[in-house]
Amino acid sequence: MGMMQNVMEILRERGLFEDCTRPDVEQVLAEPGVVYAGFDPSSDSLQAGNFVTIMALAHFQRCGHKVIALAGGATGMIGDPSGKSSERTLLTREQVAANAECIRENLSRFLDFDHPTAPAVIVNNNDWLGGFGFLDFLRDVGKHFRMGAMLGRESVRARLASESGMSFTEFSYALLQAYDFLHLFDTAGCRFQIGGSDQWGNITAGIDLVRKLRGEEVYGITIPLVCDSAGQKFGKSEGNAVYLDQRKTSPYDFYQFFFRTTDADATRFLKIFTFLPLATIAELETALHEAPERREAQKQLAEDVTRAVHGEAGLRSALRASEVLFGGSIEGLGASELAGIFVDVPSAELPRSTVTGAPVIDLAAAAGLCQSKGAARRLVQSGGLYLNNQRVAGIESVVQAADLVDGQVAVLRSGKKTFHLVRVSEQ
RNA sequence: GGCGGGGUACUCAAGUGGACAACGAGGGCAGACUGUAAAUCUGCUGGCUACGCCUUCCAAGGUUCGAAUCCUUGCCCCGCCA
Repeated sequence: MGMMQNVMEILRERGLFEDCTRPDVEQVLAEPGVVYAGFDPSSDSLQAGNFVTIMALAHFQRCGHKVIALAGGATGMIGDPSGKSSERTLLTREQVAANAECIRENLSRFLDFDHPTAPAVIVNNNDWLGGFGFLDFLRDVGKHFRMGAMLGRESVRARLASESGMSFTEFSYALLQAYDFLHLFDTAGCRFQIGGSDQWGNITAGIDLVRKLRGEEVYGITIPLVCDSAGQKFGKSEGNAVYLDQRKTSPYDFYQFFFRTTDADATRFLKIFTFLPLATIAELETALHEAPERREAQKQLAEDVTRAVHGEAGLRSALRASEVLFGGSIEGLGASELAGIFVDVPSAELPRSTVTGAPVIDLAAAAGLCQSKGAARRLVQSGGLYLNNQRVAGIESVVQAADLVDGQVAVLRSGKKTFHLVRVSEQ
């Protein structure tokens, strides 16, 4: 146990460390401790970006620390203004409750609850904040916050200077998260909070509160906000967020997202999103330099992350779908092979009468590949629509019976990597 | 509560009576080049029964041959003052 590598060292060498509130965290973390990270229920599924924090928690756990994942069922009622340039609209109570439940369910799949010495715990801050009366909160918690400090906080200053300003509701947010830290310190002995770099202000608010009320020193560690090499916030694919819930992002789409990582980001992402030893990552980096077209690093990245998030079965279906679609000629495929990847790839089932003899443009729109017939028309005109891997020649093209593989399936493609399957139903 | 400014497409942002489905930029999509990479160049970026028609500029009314543009009311936002 004593020989175990310090978690801080691991975070640093893997690019998961941004900053910490006190330089002595490392010594303190030489002994097993309790650490927590919060997850915002603003959506009904965690997103790829949240996986960075989950990985950090996992590293703590591997180093023998107890981890607590917090679903923000109460804080989600208010909305964290950190990093947001404008006021957000409130979610309804029902939405927050439902989202928090989804987040809780997501988290339960990524953490180790069977760890011999440090099993993970999931909590929901609605359990202790939900019934906190307003007057009590103002007296017991609010009294310990000074206006000067609150107004000086970066996220507050930025918002006050902006067009949209800031409501009292969002301004108060930090107090809630600060109280979370206090509560977890009291009830679980939690002395460490980790979060994205935008959480600095919320974390320090909690540290100050614990120091004031308990006279104890607790710590904060921030993780860099992961961006791609183009400086864009990580986690968007074709304009949509990449979710960790397979009902929102299929294992195939999830795998493809990581598979398409640009060369410049590949090794950095391997360090962040996988547990591969640094030596192995260095080898992959070399391979990437010598034969970039083989995409070994991206392949390894996509495989590992997909396995971690969707399990072995999810990875297998993602690989199978990828092989079928990108593996070579679709001409040689049978309907059964295509049918096998139906659930993974965006697809639609349409009656035969609306397929055979219909303009290909209509099919592309009906299948959901294109937003409208007009969009499909423009796609054909720019030469980007394919039916069974054959470029659609003109907007007049019509779907022939012979275009259906085994009379049942058609493969639509936009550009070189966006596929939609169409299955014909009788009647 | 008073005074002033403002709400335009995914975002920012022009337009202040007809030439506006609405300049420009970013983003996005596609083509060429490639390696399901990057960079670069080019085209597209409201809908349709499509050389025409329809629905859009916070909402609802109104003025006008004609409105994103003018008037009225309402809703929301920002700033200053109280």
